[in-house]
Amino acid sequence: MARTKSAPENRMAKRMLILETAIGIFASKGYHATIMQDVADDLSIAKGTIYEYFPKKEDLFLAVYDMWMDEYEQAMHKAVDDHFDPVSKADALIDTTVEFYEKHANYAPLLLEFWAHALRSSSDIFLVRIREMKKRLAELGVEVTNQMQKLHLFRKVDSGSFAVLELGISDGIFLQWVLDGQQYSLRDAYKFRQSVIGSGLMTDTLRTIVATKVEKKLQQGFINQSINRS
Amino acid sequence: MARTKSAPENRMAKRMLILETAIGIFASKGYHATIMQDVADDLSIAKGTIYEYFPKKEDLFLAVYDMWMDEYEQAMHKAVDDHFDPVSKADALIDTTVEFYEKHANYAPLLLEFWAHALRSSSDIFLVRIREMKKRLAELGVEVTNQMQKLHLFRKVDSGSFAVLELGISDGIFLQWVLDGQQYSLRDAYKFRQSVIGSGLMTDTLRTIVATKVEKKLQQGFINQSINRS
Amino acid sequence: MARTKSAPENRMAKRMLILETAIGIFASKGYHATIMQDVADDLSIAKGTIYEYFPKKEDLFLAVYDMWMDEYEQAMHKAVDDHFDPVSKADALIDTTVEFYEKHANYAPLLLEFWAHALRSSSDIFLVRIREMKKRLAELGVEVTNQMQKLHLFRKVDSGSFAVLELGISDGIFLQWVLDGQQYSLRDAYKFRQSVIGSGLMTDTLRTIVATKVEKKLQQGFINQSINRS
Amino acid sequence: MARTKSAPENRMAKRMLILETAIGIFASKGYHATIMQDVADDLSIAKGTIYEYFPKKEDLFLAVYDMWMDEYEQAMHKAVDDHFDPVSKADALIDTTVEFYEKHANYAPLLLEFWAHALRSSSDIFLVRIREMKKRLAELGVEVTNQMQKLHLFRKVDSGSFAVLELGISDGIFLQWVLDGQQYSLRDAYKFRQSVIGSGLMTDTLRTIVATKVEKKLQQGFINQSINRS
DNA sequence: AATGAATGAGCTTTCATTCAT
DNA sequence: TATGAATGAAAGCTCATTCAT
Repeated sequence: MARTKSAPENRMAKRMLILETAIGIFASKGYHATIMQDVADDLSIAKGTIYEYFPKKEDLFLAVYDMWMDEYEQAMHKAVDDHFDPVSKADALIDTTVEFYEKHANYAPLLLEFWAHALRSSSDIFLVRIREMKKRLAELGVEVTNQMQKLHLFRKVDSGSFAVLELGISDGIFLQWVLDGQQYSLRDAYKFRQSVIGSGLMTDTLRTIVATKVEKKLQQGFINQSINRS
Repeated sequence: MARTKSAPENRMAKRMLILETAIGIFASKGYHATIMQDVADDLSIAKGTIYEYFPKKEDLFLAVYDMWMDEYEQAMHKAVDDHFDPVSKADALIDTTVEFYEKHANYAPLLLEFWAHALRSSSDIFLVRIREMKKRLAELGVEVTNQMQKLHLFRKVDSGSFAVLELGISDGIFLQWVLDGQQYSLRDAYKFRQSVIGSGLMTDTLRTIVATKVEKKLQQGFINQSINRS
Repeated sequence: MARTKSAPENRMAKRMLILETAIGIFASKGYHATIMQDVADDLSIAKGTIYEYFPKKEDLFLAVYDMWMDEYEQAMHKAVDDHFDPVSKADALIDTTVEFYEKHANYAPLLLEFWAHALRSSSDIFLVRIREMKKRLAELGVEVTNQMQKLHLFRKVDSGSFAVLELGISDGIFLQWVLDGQQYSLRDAYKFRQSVIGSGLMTDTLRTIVATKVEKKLQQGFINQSINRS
Repeated sequence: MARTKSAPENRMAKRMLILETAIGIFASKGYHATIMQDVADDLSIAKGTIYEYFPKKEDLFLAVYDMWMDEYEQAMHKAVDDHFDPVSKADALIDTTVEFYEKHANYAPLLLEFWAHALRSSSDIFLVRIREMKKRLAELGVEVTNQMQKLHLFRKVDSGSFAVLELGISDGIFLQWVLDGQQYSLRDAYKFRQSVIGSGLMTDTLRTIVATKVEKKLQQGFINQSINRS
């Protein structure tokens, strides 16, 4: 059944080859310190050839981001789809994230650079891409959170706000871990955070006292409110 | 009483002048897009003069980071020093952070760039600086957390891990807010997170069931453990 | 009678097709700004195919020039052949030139570029081509001028010099017209020039005074003389 | 009185130095074949230094054109100012042009290239510059022509059209001369043209016959007419 | 004959940094 | 101390041309 790859297939294969090489160089050197010649040399192809597939250096960078994030997103969707109860789903999401980041630990700084680049680039295509992915991930979070609430495992909480918070927390822990030189277990950090967020830190006494106020805050969230202000 | 400033004072004043101009340009254009001539022009001085104060562009960037982070750190310390009970201290820390970031909202992308730059720079001076500051801030967090525990407001928790987690979360929320285009209230987001972390999301039923396990996780933290591994 | 075109005929047809497309692109973009891919795209053929017909970009450019100039030259010869008396011939030559340039007004800048290119090209093939064509056109001019003189319509004049002068004038007016943005009628300009050159601008009084001197100049021309110098 | 040159004077001097070197290289190699490194090397300065004076290659090219045309224009104005009677003025204009072109014979192809470049450049600054200069030169021509007519040395002629025609003719002859490889005397060519235009080529017989018609044409010119059409 | 992927020399432009004044 | 002219390494990108299929 195996046939010679058709031209378009070859083209995509070469495109992937370039991307896979580029991600390594971008990751280890950073966007500005990576020169196109480096990528070409690593691939043993001519500089011009890269430009046949990616007209601008920035396009290559964006494609690298896309490739990477697609992998992450698909893994996250798979995590949710592969489990039935929301608790398992939540665990699976964390596992997936940890595994993904640990597997690509050396690419980690890239994410920071994508973010920095997105905020600087003259075009907002990077930002749009980031936001769209975040939106999709947040929807996953909302779904799981809602299920948790339906099963009375979670208290009433604005699931939209919570999902966004969780994404931020996830990135924040990862960021911390990278800046700290990956000196502790990323998984442990995520698990610790799960415990903190799950059961809270207050003692039962204090918890009872602030119950009403907390309840309100949780249900309000922080996203809907702000719409009223701005 | 007023005298002509001595030479060293003048020097420091000019240094500050350069820094204050530089931070604005770095913030709006980014590190790579900022050219030394821009800074000189804005100050109406010659390019060479900047080099009298900062031998390398990177030094200027680092000094900008230091100036900014010093302001933040001092505000954080003041927040703790100005209050007696740990609850007020915790609130003050959050307020300070929110106020600081909101006041300098336009400088926000800079922080990302500092981080990205730190991970890329050939010298690790940026990373060292970041880690030292994080360490000092974590100590603040440990102090407040310990007080909370002593007063039986917080459950037993590894305060070192919690402080690091909190820093990560704080950065993560900020990062999210920046990437999302600052479209919601940063303060609301921080307050929401405070509620989530404080009282947790589990219902009492679930909370009781997982009590032991959670208790253990919280007390272990994630930092000491990892020492055993690596 | 109609048969499938033989291979060579097909080849020539395709060659022409390429030329006709190329002239439009060269005309609108200029030699350097025209890239071979543009030409191929416009023809919906592959880049490599063009090279089957024109080994170098310069060859394509030269062929475009040839095609264009051949058309002009043939029209000029036809103008002379189609009329009997020299006055009509002269009128027809002007008409032909005006019609040719007006018809191809959008190609006009090309001529300038051919000239510039000819003076720059490492090979002198362009210059040779231009000079040969000018020579043939000058011969036409000489023929008509001689006839005019024979019929005593023209004074004694060195017809070689006069023909060369006329060619220069013709190009000069055209050039002026192009640089001026084609804001006046090219035909009017040519007709005006015809009147000036034909009857001269001097009043009869002045004309009489300088008669001898002028007579001499006209008969000497400027071409034969210079041979003695260089 | 002689002092050390002030900074601005030095700057202008260096600018001129660059221009004088650049014109030679542009002239011998052409715009596209001239690379900035060539110019820098000839000056024994660094490439970057040229960019301190001329931000773009095109700016350098334009400045070369300006420098050259300024010299020509000033010489032309001087020619007119230095003589009283219009006949001498006209002679002086021709002499000046011939001398200018002969003196800079090796730069000659540059003019063609300026024109070609002007018609191609994305900015119209070149074209504007050319047209402005032509306008000023045409005004000179009008002035002299009018004086000729006032003294009854010239017949009635639309002096505006005639001046524009003369400019075109002048360029055309020069162009011819350049393309012909400067093989004859440019001065002789100009003088020959002066005779042709001055006294005309028609015999007295023919001249009398077409007198009315020619008279009308000369008085109409070709520039005013065209306004009515477009 | 036609294709189009691959090539790589080559060019403009930038800008951190230096240093003579 | 301050200046700003000079430097020159560096890098992104282009595109005519080649050639295996």
